[in-house]
Amino acid sequence: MPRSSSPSRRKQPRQQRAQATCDAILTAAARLLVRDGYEATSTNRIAEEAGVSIGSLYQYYPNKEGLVLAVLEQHGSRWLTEFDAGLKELAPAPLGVAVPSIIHHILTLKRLHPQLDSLRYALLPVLRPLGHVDTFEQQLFRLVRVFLAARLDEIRPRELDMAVFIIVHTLEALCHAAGVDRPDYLTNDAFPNELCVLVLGYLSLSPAPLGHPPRKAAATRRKYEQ
Amino acid sequence: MPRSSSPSRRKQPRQQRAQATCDAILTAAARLLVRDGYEATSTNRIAEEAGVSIGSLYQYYPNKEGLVLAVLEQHGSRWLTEFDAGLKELAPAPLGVAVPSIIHHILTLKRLHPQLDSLRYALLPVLRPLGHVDTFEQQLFRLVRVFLAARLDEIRPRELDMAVFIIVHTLEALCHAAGVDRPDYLTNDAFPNELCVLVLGYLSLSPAPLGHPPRKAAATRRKYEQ
Amino acid sequence: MPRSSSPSRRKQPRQQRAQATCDAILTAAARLLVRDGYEATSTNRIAEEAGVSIGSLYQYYPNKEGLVLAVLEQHGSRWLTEFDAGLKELAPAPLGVAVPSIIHHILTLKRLHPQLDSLRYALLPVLRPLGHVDTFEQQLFRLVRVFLAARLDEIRPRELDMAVFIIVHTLEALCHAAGVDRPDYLTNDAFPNELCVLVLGYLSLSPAPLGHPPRKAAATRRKYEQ
Amino acid sequence: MPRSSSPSRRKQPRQQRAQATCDAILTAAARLLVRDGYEATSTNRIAEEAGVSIGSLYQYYPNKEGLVLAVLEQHGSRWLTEFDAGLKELAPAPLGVAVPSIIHHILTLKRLHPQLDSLRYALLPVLRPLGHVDTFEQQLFRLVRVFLAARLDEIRPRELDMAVFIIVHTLEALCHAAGVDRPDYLTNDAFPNELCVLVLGYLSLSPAPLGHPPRKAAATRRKYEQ
DNA sequence: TATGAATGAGTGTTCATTCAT
DNA sequence: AATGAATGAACACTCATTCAT
Repeated sequence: MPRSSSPSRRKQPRQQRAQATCDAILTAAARLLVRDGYEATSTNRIAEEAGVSIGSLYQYYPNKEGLVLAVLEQHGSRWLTEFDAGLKELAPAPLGVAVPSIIHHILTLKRLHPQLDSLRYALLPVLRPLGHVDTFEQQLFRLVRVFLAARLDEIRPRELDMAVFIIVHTLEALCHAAGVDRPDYLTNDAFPNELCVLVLGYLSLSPAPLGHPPRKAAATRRKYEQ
Repeated sequence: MPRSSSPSRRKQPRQQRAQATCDAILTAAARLLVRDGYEATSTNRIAEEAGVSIGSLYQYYPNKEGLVLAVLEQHGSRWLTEFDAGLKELAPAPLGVAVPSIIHHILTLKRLHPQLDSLRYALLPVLRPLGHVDTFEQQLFRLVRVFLAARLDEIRPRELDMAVFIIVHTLEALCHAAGVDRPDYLTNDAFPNELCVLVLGYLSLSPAPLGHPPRKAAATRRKYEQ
Repeated sequence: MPRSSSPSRRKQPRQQRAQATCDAILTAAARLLVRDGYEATSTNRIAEEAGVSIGSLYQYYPNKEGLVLAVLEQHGSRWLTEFDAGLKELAPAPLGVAVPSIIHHILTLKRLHPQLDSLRYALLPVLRPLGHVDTFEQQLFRLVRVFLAARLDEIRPRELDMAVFIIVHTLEALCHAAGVDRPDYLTNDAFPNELCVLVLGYLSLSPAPLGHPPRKAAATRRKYEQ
Repeated sequence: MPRSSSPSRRKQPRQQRAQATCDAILTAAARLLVRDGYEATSTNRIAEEAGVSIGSLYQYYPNKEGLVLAVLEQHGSRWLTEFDAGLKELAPAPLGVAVPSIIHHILTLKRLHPQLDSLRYALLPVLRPLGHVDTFEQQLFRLVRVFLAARLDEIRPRELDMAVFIIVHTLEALCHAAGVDRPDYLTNDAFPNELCVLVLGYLSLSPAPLGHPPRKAAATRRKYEQ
């Protein structure tokens, strides 16, 4: 069971055919990982599912871990791109507008790829100790930190790092748990509203913005857009 | 790799010697699981570490998964016992007193067995799909639900199940993440205070009790004991 | 012959059945190594040939290299035992008696296990760099050194280590080469006689053709240019 | 792992560029073989090191073995050329002059390319059984035979082939062993002198160390038991 | 009750080689 | 002439589990 300490790529495909092979492997790996989990997914099975030989798989990915990291990285970076885009749109919005919007956005993203998303959430911590630098979490922290830093006068917490830690982990865990245990929470109105109360209640200065607990994100938005 | 769908026990030890064997296996399994993780821990290695033969191990536990579940159940039920005891003491306390106390209690428990605790948090979800009914989470939910149900007049959320879901997952995730990524958070004052703000801000009736963000749990307690 | 604390063993067999398994594996390995060579011999094939499962093989030998070393060690230590016995018998004999006898003995041993012997000669140097201490060669050197040291007044060389080096490597190489390329040399009279001339000519005191052993090639040249 | 039985060349390069490719492959192969050994050196790695594609490698060499043979042949034929030149210079010299000179020459060659030299010595026997005719050894035997045949009146052995066999294998083995285990022997004076004693003692006419060269070990024994 | 020898399907991975471009 | 994507048989090795003793 040899294992090199190299990253998730071994060789860059130079021909178009090779790129197609790479993609097929990545897609097959994602499908099997979601279906069977990390340990039950074998590289031989992935190659078979992708319709390529096992040798081709190892031509582009250094080992199983590297391949799985590539899957997670691809998904993670796409997620971050979309999340960042959402944040950028909300750059000028006040906290009470931005937070509900962000939560709505996160839940939408969750509904788009619930399984890959959960896979990343569950797998990255397991793969991390094996030498990987968790770029995804670092980037997410940075984005949220920038968001909060721009609203220092609107928020209560003074220790930004801790606030970021709390908000990110809370939202990630709740979205993940909802996706796994309560899919209905992802498609009703109450859950996002509760998340807004949770996050805004934590961030807001007093008097808290909870005077009239909003029933819907829409309501909240209206309220702060006046 | 046959796998029976049976629970975590195969046979009840009837002699004292047998009980000692069972315990030795459980202890060894816990140690190795914490040190090496689930997949890297083999049943043969556990038997060796416990000083018993592999045959004895399979006399008391139906398979690897069952053995690991037994480890997690033992730890989980001990945790629940202590947590429940804490809750019972706080039965008459108002929310603003009880929550800081509970959070303090949870963090204390976390500091006592950080590794086994994290193991349970990370492993139960992985083992669950394999046929296990997550008794731990069910019991925890029930305890917290009872706690909240006794304070319906003090809290805002009307959907108790969702509130339990949010609070339990939030606190579990944050304590776990702190233990793994920020051990310093487990031993400073700021972190529990922030958790109190988070939970109380979420649960409290408006106008929120956050007018003067408390610097310490002590401060919070005083405030609510008026 | 003392056993080296072996990197070639994983577990000691405790039951008789296990010892039989170990022996079967060793025997099968020797047979296949002789027939196919190191690289062409696979552990799976060895297990099959031994009539045991591959798992049993790895229960007693840590890896392919360890297994092969066990084969070579077994053969090497048997060889050394017999060689040592021969030396001991000749302890009181003068050089001119002992050397022919030893050479005769060595060639007899070679004829008994020509293939295993050649295998050891060819394989140990390849396996050595992988961390193995070449006990066989060390022991052989020591035995021969003791033999020569007891005859200091009968031999010319003053640097014993170099003399041992030369004699051991010469005889090993010639016996090996004869076994491989000229099996007829192992069974005629001329070859052992020539070996005697070679060794005695090298060891003996004058009257040698080199009455005044030259310190330099230049000296030699002068002598013969007269 | 198909393997053709063809020799070490597949196709003659016709363009200058092709010749450069061939040379680059040969050079890279030699470097990697010396560094990593035969089995650890892969053809893909050789092509990469040579800066050519794997396809080009197989355009000029039929398989891995053929390529390695080409490396060894190149080195072997260069060695033979230099050795032959040395022999020619010594054509008129008497044995006592020629032998020390030759030994000096051999050790000098050894010091020039110790690794490639050892590689050839260790590898040719392994590759030979796979169908290769060992031209190197045949040529070396012929050269030494011619050398001895010109000095029949100066030497004792009557069976020239056996004498050649003994001398060639002895010197090869001792030089190789010195290069591997005792590099200091290659650069001091004592070692070559001892080699001279060994070889001249073996070849020289009487007064031999064995006044009456024994026809049998038994004869020898009788002589010394008087 | 306890032992530990035995199993073998299955894993991740390599590498000599081919062939379409 | 040169490329490099693709192949897949084969390898060393693991480990959950069984069962004769």
